[in-house]
Formats: sequence, structure tokens, C-alpha cells
Amino acid sequence: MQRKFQAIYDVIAREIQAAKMEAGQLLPSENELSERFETSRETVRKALQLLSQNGYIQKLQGKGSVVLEQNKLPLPVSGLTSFKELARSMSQTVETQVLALKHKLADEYMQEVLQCEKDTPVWELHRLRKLDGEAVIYDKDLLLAACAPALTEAIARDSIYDYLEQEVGLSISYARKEVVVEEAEATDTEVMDMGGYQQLVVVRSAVYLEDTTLFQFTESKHRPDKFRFVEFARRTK
Amino acid sequence: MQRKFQAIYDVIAREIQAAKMEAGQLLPSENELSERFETSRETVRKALQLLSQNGYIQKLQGKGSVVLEQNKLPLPVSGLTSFKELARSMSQTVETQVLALKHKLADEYMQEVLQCEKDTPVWELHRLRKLDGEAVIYDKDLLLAACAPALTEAIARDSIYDYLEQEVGLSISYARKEVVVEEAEATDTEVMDMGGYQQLVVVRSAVYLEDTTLFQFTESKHRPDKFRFVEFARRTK
DNA sequence: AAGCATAACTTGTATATACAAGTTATGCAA
DNA sequence: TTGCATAACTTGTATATACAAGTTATGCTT
Repeated sequence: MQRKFQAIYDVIAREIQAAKMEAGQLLPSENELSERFETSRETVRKALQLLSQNGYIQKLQGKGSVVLEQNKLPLPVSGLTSFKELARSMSQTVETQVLALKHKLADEYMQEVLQCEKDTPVWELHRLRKLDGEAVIYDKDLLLAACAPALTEAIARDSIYDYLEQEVGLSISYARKEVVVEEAEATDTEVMDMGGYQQLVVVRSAVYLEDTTLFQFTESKHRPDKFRFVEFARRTK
Repeated sequence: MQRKFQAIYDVIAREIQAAKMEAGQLLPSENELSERFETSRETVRKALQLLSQNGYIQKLQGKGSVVLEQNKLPLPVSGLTSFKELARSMSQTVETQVLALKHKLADEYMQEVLQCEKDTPVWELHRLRKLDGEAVIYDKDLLLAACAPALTEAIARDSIYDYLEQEVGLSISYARKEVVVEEAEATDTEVMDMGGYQQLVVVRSAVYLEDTTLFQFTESKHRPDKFRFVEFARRTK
């Protein structure tokens, strides 16, 4: 048996997104749902917990599960959404330009950020993201070559995550991110359309696989006026 | 019985933070833990799930739960951490100056951001945050007065959340946040030490109670060089 | 010695039961 | 009519059991 609670989550999440369930309404009770999906109450509860975590519902003891209003502008930098998904909901025309894709051996900087041995084979990937013709995002990736043997420019232009998860069979699991504002460097201003700005929003992230190996380090620089980060956060008591 | 799994979570989280458990090590198995804490395996699993969500451990089917490396610099804007907690780990000297605390009736702008009726009583609160003597954060809060009857300057200087949760008995539950970079306005440059910057990082957040009522809207403006946002994010498949 | 099946672990999922705790509507009593 | 106890719902927590699925070490077979 594989993930009945996941299937229930998908069904209800889809219904909420399709606005079949209006915001403010109560979901059917856990007992009713367990009958409808022909499963136990605990399995339904697992699905509801996921929905709650992702901001679809709010559970109220004694009352039920309230459907929350969905963000009109779902701009997800949160979670681990990739640029491909991000771009889709953001802009009219999107273009990715691969500036560099090189196989290298880890120098000191790469060693540190990827926490690997010296001379470990890595991919160095530089990409320029154009929204509506303007080069406003500059991504620099470092990836463990061992995890991504046959990386090509075509893949880098499309989606690395799709390739890794579907072709290579890797499971990306979690990431640590940092968002800061920094002065633009000469190399940035050479390739980006700066639009008069001197600073850039820099998102640095370390991405880990299921087995906790750090396999990717990304530095993503955004022109300030094109940067937006939205988040749904639950209070941890 | 109240939250045995929470107690187990607290114990293990504390152990990891105190570095009694080293990063990379395996936790005792779920069966061992359930014996140690004299409880069932399911209860242990709930505690481990929380630990996993919050970035303390990574679960590996067939192997066990690996302790993850804790962030050396745990700068939490993520979640719903309040400024008071944030400041503690960030800077040497921290000072909050209350610029304004007024009881008002909702105008059109307040109506919209708080999603309330016209003329609903609200608190308008302006605070200036000084780190090491520099005024680098400017917070503007709007709160439903019905939820915070006796707000005072002293409370605003200390912690509103402590007051609301401990005195009034409210339960803050979740929030939607947005982070963008905007041009500083005249009112900003008047009160803040801009340090030559023209832009500000603006964090807007809508905070909700357990019963899903929106009760607070905050606009927090940060001088770019003093802003940092870190996050632990799990991939949702 | 090398390779492979297997046993003995680990976590993941699904089920059933019991009771606690919070909400709401019912209906009786004053 | 008003007020209050209560019954009938809701979700929250804890327990026990069973089996699936992944990992690792053991030991036998070749």
C-alpha cells in the first residue's frame, strides 16, 4: 500500500484550489471523510495535517476544519520550489541563458560551501534568467558531479530538479536558505540589466538529499524590484 | 494527558541543541525511545516528526534518524518568531522606541489590510528598533482593539506577543508574510538611520488567531545591510 | 575468497479502540 | 422567557497490532 493519506491530501487540496470548497467553510468531519474515502480516521487525520501545514485549512478542536483563503498571488520562493515553477506564475516571457557549464575539481571555496574534499569533481553552472526580456536574475550553482553524471546545457536550460529526480532518481529532501541584500559586484553588473540599482537580493541555499548529503550550493542574485518572497508560517509553540 | 509527544520533542531537541547528540549520529531507534520514555512507538513517532519538520533530524527508512547539523547562526525570521527573540541572538544592545500608540477607528486602508468593517476600533502602533544605537528597523503595526483591550506603551516596548498570549489568553496561530524591497519614503528617512541607502527591505505580515480571525497587520522596514532571513525548508513532493 | 540468500534489524503505512477536550444544539427547569 | 445541564457532535492524544519496505550484518554455499 502506498500513501493513501497522500492521495486524500491531493484530492482535497485540488478541491480547495479549484474553489469547490469556499474559504470559511468547514470540511466534512473526520469520521465522514473516513467513510467517504473508505479508510480509517487516523489516515484522514494524516492528510488533514498536511493540508494544515501547507496553509489549506485550519483545524479547530470541537468544531472542524476551516478552509483558508488561498493566496491570490501564489509566488512561491518558499518551500523548495524551483525557478521553473516560480517563473510560470510570475511573468509573461521567461528565458534561461546558460552562461557557463564546466566540470571542475573543487577548490577551496567549493570545498567549504559544498563541505567536500579537495579536488572532488563538481559542476559549475552559471545561468541568467530573463523575465520579459530583462536579465534580472543571476544564478550560480555548484553541484556534486557524482550525483549528476550527465549534465547538459539543455537540461540546465530546462529544469535540473526534474532531471535529477526523474532521470537520475535522486531524492531532494531539504535545504537551508539565507536571504540578504548585498552590493552588486562587477561580474553581476556585466551580465545583468541593473536598472539603476546598486544592490542585489542574494538568496544562498544549500540543498540536501534524503541521505543528508549536501549536493548543491546555489547563489541566486535578484534585482531588488523583481524580487518577492511569500510565506505561510505556523506558530510553533 | 497533555502532549506526551511534545515533552519527548522538547527533551530530544534540547539534547541536540546542547550538542549531547553530535551531528551525523543516529538517534536510538523508535522502539528503544518508546521504552526509554515509557510510551508507545506512535507517540515517539509524533515527536520525531516534529524534530524532522524543524530541521533537527532526518529520518531514513531502514536506517534510523540522523541528527542534522544545527545552524551556527540561528537567525530566525522564519516561523513566527517575534522581534524580542530575534534581537536576543543578533546584536549587542537592543532598544525599542515607541513613536506612536493610538486608538483609532478603521479608515479605508485599515479596512483593507485588516479585512474589517469601517470604523472598527484598532490600535495603531509605530516602533523604532535600534541595534547598537542605530535606528535600522521601523515597525508599523495595526491590531484589532477588541483582541488587545489594554495595550500600553510599556507592553509595546517589551513584547506584544507575550502580553497577548499570557495576559489576554489569545492564541496566535499562523501568518502570511511577504518580503520585498522598496524605495524609502520620507517618513522612513526622517526617523531611521539610513546609512546612505535609498531602499528598505519591507516585511509585511498578516497574523491570524486560532479561530482564523485576522487580528494584526505589520509592516516592518529594515535597512538592507541589517536584514537577514534564514530558513529551513523541506521539499514537499 | 567471493557471492548470495537470509535473518534481524530499522522506519513507513494502515487499522481499531479508548478516552480527553472543546463546541453546539437540545430540552428541561425555574 | 431565561438559564443551565446535558447529550451529541467535533477534534486531540495515546495505545496496540499488523504488515510493508528499506538497510545491514550474518553465515552458508559455491
